[in-house]
Amino acid sequence: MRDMEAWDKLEGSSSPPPDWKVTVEALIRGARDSASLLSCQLQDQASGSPTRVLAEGIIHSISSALLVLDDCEKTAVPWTTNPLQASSDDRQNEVSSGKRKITRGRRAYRSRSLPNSCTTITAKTMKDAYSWRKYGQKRIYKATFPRCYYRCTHKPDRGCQATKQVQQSEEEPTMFVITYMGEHTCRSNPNKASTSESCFISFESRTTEPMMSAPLPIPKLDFDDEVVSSSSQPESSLSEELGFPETMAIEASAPPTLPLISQISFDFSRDYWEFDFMSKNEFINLDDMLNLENDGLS
DNA sequence: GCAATTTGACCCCC
DNA sequence: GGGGGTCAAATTGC
Repeated sequence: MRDMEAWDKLEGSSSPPPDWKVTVEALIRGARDSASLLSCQLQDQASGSPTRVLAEGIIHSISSALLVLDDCEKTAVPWTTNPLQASSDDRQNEVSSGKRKITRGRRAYRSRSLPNSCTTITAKTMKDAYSWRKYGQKRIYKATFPRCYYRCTHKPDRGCQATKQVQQSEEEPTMFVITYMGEHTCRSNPNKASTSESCFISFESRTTEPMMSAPLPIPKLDFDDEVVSSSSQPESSLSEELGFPETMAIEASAPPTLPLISQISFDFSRDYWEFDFMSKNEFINLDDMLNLENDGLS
């Protein structure tokens, strides 16, 4: 599945690709194997060392992400298209509303069953790989906080149907419930041609460990808000192809103290898994950090 | 001036 | 009929 044909199968497809299960299984297998390898490599590390704590956090996050993937695979219905979505604007009617004269087409509403959706919970409305435009805000019945509606900014020019809803959590007002719906069809950005094939899963986890309190030889990379575009990833990702959001939040049972945004990426051109994570606005590659620590030991 | 956001109305689904 | 998702004019910000 490392060649362009595989991606082309996925690209813009409104029907389930035949290798959907195979893709997920390969992704899960790769992540699991890599996590196992990482565990082996860290056996030499002293328990409680910053590197090991970080790595254990990542492994835990991977495990959680795999559970989410597994769960989504069971519940989500990716690539299903709402028949209503296909028949918009084929009739125009005009509605007079006070001062406003509103021209409306036949409405094409999304199914309430939320096909191809995935809900995440995050500590903040973190930026993801896409740019969104807010198009509405609504007070929800019996809800304390309003719900905000966003759509992909590329809807007008590329017809991207992806939307997301953001609502402050009732139980935990510091958390935001983000529901992603639809799939991005705006990936083929001519201005951001990808040079390598890769996919990734990224997610936010929380840890109680004061992981970055110790001075670590962490390489500082140029990094802006958009984690994805700052790397060599294309705008698309397998998580997105699979109908998942770019970021998946996993709430740990322990009280949160420090956010850790992790990213598992697979570079098809190198047949290689990478583990990156962000802390304190620094984007850190695990390989780089391990190499630096090993260099320091030798 | 343009783009993004706000906000009230519209309209579909349950 | 009501809740909630979307539209689009008005407003705001750069």
